Amino acid sequence: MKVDEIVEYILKRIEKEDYKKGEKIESENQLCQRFSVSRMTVRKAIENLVQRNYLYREHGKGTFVKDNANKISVFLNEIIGFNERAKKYNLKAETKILNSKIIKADKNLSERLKITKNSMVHCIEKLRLINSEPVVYEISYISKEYLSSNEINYFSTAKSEYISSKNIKIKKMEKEFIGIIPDYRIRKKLKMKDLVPVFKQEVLTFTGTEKPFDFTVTFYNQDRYKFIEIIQK
Amino acid sequence: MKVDEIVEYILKRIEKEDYKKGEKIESENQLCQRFSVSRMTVRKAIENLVQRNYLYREHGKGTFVKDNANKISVFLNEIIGFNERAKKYNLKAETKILNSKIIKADKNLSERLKITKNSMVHCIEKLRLINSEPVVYEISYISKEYLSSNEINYFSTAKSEYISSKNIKIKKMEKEFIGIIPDYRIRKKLKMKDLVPVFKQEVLTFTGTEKPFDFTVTFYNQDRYKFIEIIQK
DNA sequence: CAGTGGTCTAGACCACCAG
DNA sequence: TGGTGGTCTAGACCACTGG
Repeated sequence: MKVDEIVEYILKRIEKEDYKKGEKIESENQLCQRFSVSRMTVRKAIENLVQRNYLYREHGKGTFVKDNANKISVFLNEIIGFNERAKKYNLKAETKILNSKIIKADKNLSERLKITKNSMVHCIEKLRLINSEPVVYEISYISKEYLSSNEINYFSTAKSEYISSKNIKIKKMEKEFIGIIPDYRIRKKLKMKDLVPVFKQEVLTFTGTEKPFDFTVTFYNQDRYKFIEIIQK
Repeated sequence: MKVDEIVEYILKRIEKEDYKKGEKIESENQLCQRFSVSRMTVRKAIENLVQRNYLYREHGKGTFVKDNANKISVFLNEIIGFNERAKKYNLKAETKILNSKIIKADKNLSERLKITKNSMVHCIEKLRLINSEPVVYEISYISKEYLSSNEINYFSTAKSEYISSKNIKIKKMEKEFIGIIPDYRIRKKLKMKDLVPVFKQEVLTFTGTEKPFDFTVTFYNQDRYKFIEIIQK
């Protein structure tokens, strides 16, 4: 296929550092001429490499080689130490509460939290930023029976602190991992332009009973960051 | 944008179960007529929804609604219990060694394993199948100093058993998660047709020393399976 | 065979960016 | 202003599927 030829050609030039990291590659029209193909064919090849994180485009400027070598590590299990670790890298970390409301559990949510349908659930939307760039978008659900309305602020801003202050013991966690191409809403929150995959995590936290304590869905923008979990045994 | 209109239209019809799960949607030409657009525009909309796992296409047949509701759970931390659990679901699980060879560590690998460049490393490629469908593709690297050539078979087929038989204690694991759109080679191993994201995991296992015991890269085909980790505290 | 999706063409007009 | 990428058109030919 012509598209694949062009993809391979660009990949080889990146590998040979013929196209250098961060630098501009040939324009679409130049590639059209080189391969004697139409622009749509070239664009499909570039689209492929954008999605695979080898290239990025800037309207009016050109297409550039992406540098994935220097992604900054974000440690998933150091929620408390997040700020300190950020300082080590000279980064500014902040968490923004986008929304905090009480909703009625729909079918899916009631099954997840093992509660009856339409029962009241806190829904907290957060954005975690590093150097003012949105990196993590998170939605937490916790049944109203576990959290009164005047505690919501404490819980939202310092979840792990809240848990230890209440002497709640986490017994089990169920994590589900998936790579997805996010829809427009999530792309907007994470300021993503292209149809590039993000890493999604769904976590159910159990404190002993059969009913989960909370359910959290997290989307990680992999553009400039990598997400690492350290397990000590 | 016209493409987005068509995307939204199809999504709404799926949501309303107007297009039912597993069933065929309108053909590309019908959609062209409905929206008075060219076929390339319709195809771009469908492409979007294929990548986001809402639709799949079959050449000569049509475009169908994907059912993601009944994905089968695969438990990541139950490597040993994998076969038993598979039985519970009436599934046949098997592991196939695709390749086992000794290579010289390149720059990246030597940095990962904290060994000198060009030192010898076992490289084991595995495919895990469920009901004869490839689901997990894995490449393990372990320095030759940790594993002699006559042990390689034992290690490859039953890693966790090998580790406990040798009385090796795992002290730490470093896991990196990422969602990617795989290249042709990996798509081929996992029998994937479309540019759909997979979930990728990189794991460094430490047995106490600074040097990692092994480095494993795993690709998970999310098409019909979901991948879950259970953490007991 | 007719209908489907898979690939590709040779244009067009637009918005954006730099000089 | 000229060059870049972003969107879209109205065709074309092909390979695959089912009846």
